[in-house]
Amino acid sequence: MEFDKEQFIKDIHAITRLIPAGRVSSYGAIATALEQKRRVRMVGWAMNNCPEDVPAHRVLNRNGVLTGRAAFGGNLMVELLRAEGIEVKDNKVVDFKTLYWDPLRDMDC
DNA sequence: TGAGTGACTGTAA
DNA sequence: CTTACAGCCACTC
Repeated sequence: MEFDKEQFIKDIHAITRLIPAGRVSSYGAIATALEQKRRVRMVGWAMNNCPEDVPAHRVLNRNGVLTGRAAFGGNLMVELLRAEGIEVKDNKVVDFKTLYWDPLRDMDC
């Protein structure tokens, strides 16, 4: 069984697009949702190669830290999150636990 | 072709 | 709490 990375990336983008405004998710959550938890690094790679219609700024690491802040070019990621009502402090999302959105939750629903 | 790097995570000390 | 190591895979030089 070959692993289609393009399909994997496609799924990543699909799930990322499902993240509602004002909510955030994590790379591990997406990877887990795709049953490819060990390919979480590919999720980040996919985010770096994601189209503009993918709200990659809502994807953080499992600690709620804006690890991809640099990839957005400075505080752009923070501005985008704040524009959606998400408080960001010291590169970390405030109440990350509350704002956390689980892709499995939406898929199961 | 091989070595280095990275938008990660989990476990351990 | 921080620091360190291992596993994972694609990309770049």
